[in-house]
Amino acid sequence: MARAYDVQAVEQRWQQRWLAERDYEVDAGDPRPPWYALCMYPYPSGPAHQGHVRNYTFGDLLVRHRTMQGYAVLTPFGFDSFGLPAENAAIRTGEHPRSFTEARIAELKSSVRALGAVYDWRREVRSHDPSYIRQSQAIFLAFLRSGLAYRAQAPVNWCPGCQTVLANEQVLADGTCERSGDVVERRDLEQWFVRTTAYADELLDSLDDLDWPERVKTMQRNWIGRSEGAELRLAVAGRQEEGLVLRVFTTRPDTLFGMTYAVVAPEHPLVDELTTADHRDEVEALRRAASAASEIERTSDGGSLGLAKRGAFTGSHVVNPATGEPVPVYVADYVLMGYGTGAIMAVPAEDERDWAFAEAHGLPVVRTVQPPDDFAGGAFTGDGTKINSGFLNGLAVATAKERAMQWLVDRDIGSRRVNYRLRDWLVSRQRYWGCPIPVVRCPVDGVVGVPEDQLPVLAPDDVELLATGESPLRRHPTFGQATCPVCGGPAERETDTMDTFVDSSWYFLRFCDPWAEDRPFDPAVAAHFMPVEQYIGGIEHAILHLLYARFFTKALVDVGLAPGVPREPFRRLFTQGMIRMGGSKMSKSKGNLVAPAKYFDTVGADALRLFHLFVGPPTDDVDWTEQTDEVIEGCGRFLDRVWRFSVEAAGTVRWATGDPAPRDLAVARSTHRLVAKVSDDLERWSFNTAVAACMEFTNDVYRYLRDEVPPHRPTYEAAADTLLLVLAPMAPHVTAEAWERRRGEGARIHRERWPAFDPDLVRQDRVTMVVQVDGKVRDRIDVAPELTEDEATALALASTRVQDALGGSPPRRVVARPPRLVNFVS
RNA sequence: GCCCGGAUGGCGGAAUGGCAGACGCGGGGGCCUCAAAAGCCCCUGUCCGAAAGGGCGUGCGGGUUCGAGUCCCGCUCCGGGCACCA
Repeated sequence: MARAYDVQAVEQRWQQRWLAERDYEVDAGDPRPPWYALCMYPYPSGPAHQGHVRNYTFGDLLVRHRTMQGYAVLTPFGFDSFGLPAENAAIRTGEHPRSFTEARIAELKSSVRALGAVYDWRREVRSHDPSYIRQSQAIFLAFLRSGLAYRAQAPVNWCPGCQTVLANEQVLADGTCERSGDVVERRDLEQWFVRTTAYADELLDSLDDLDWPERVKTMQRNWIGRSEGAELRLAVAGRQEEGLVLRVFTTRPDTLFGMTYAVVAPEHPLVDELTTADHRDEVEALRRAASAASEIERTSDGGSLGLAKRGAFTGSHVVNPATGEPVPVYVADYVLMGYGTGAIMAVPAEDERDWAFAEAHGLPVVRTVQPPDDFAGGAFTGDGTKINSGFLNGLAVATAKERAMQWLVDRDIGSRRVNYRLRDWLVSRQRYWGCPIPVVRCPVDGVVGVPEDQLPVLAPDDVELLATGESPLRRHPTFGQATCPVCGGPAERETDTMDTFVDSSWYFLRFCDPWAEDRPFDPAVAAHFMPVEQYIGGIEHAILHLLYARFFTKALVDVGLAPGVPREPFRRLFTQGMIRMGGSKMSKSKGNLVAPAKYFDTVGADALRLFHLFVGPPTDDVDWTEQTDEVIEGCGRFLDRVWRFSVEAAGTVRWATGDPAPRDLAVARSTHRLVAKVSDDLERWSFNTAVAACMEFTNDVYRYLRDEVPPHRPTYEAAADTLLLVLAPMAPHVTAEAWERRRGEGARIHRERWPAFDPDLVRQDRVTMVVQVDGKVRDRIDVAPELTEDEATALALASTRVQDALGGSPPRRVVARPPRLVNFVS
């Protein structure tokens, strides 16, 4: 495709200038108001893919637009450079993860530059840099001191493929690993945790004030899963004198009269205590089956209700405190140890899971809520009148809940309790390419943090990375040997590393002050730039990254590392759509990548950027089809027209002499309307319509310039300048070049102020008024915008088409909405 | 199963309750050219009609309104999230 200008030469020249001229380096002392724009920290997987291009196109548009509006825009870039792929590559090829990662960083960086996106590169942060590792470790130690980080034995998710434990958040709903896809196993191991649950309420409540997509907030709320209810203590029948009680959690204390049995999880500590000799074999068999079972069998499979629920009777009974009757206690794997107390009161009539279990095991059902007449049967979980429930009879569910709760509290059987689905975050990983956890274990002093002056703890380079995935640091001959900082005796060094989500949980704070050496960042500087005004990234981070980052920010303030920093890091969040091809997500693993480099080398970065802006609303997914290349070329064609109009036209046109004519004034009005429209669209993230407005304007002024009637030169110049200015954030290279050609050597369009518009000129001087009869358009009349209702009606009635449609009789009703429309009802 | 989105020409999409289909892609025609490419200009929802003009039309069925792609009720299909969390 022959182009109007030398695309590659122009784009490369400006990319070099932007690097050299450093316009986007800002500091806390900048007199302009700060504005923090941030795209999500990428994992460096090689050259940018279309998802990156889309992300950074939006980000760069924002950076350039806000800068032109007079803000000191903080626009940092960095790399989430720890992670498994580098380790896996090392196993395959023998290349060290560091050199592998740094090569991928260089590739990504170069394609980000080829896109023409501008950053303050002085602030580049990389997770695997010793300076960053040091501060991640300092933060871990601060958490350790304040009790936010702790070590505990727990049933954990073990991925046999990755040979490491995973956070709950990294296990998919079907029980497989989000990375490798292997079926995750459950193992009892001692691991490091971070106390995210301590912030459960704040993480939930402060979502309300965030300007985030509602669905992301909903996903986080569901993930935190706060539920209010009662914890009650059930006496074990015949064991009252020992004081043996079973603690259960319920959100439905009103259904107590319907409890016909109880269930404990297979891992429940009281199972042995409760199991009588004649039931031991059965219970043991069930426990073995449950512990061998993977999450996939245990949760997801059985999750579909109606599947057989495995369980075994313990031989013990607990007393239903409402009826005084003993009910059997079962062990069943549909009750999870990790939630509530690991034991439940089972009410089959009002709980579907309990119903399924009761049916399978022939247990009785007592309804305590009257189902509606047309109810099909099974568990009824809706609202209704309480029955078979003694003092609760006749009440509605909500009232009965409260009454039952009070009854339990008064008798000291139960207490109010809030439970969360959210668990503490398991942060330790048995991997090499991650941030080492900076502690040692001393036989005398126990677990001791490495003193700050000995940080960073760096993993050795000479490690063997084996296909079995066995922890390379644990196998290392010397890394594990340490000296106890307290007693000076020999100690054992921790060989686990941190989940890479730790790195991405505070990088946005480090960006504010990446030069700090004795602390993660200067809190005053962070307080100046934070919060991130606009955060841009993929919807896939709706839960994990965003929840962890929110937690970290709050925790950093509370442990004293970030005084004055806002507790919520991201004021506005934008989640872009995915790039899809043939119905599935475009990704490296699917092998359906369409590399951006191909476009950089042909139509150019500006055309590709414009395509991403133009193709549809930024939230929507993009379908990459056979037609896509043609659309991208269309964007290139449009830029050619902009070029010809703004750079080449002036030399070939014969100008009018004298004052501007009405058609010149009309173009001047369009110019002001363009500014108004694009300004508004950019604020509303309606980029596709902003591009469309520029195209429409270009078409109009092109015709104006080529008309036989000579155009008015100042009108043309203003139109050309304005078009370039509003396009400057969207297509930075071609507009920069055209501007310099128009204004002379050294002129920089991106240093100009964003254009203003005159509201008087934006208003149309003539508008088309639609005249309808019974809602059907019968005529269109050109009117002045300020005409009155009466004038509008009179004009409309004068129309012969309208009179024909009315058939001679006067309208029964007139709806006049000047200057848009008049509607006659016949 | 529950909770969110979404459905508009051949395609991507546009439209504060007031001209449905802006803009672009694709398609058609014309100009330029020896010719082609590029460029420039015009047309392009659908049906009837030679035309003027008219009928129909925003997933389906109802409703509110002078007027509904837009608001309300009930569905269908597609996409996403959650899913034994008591």
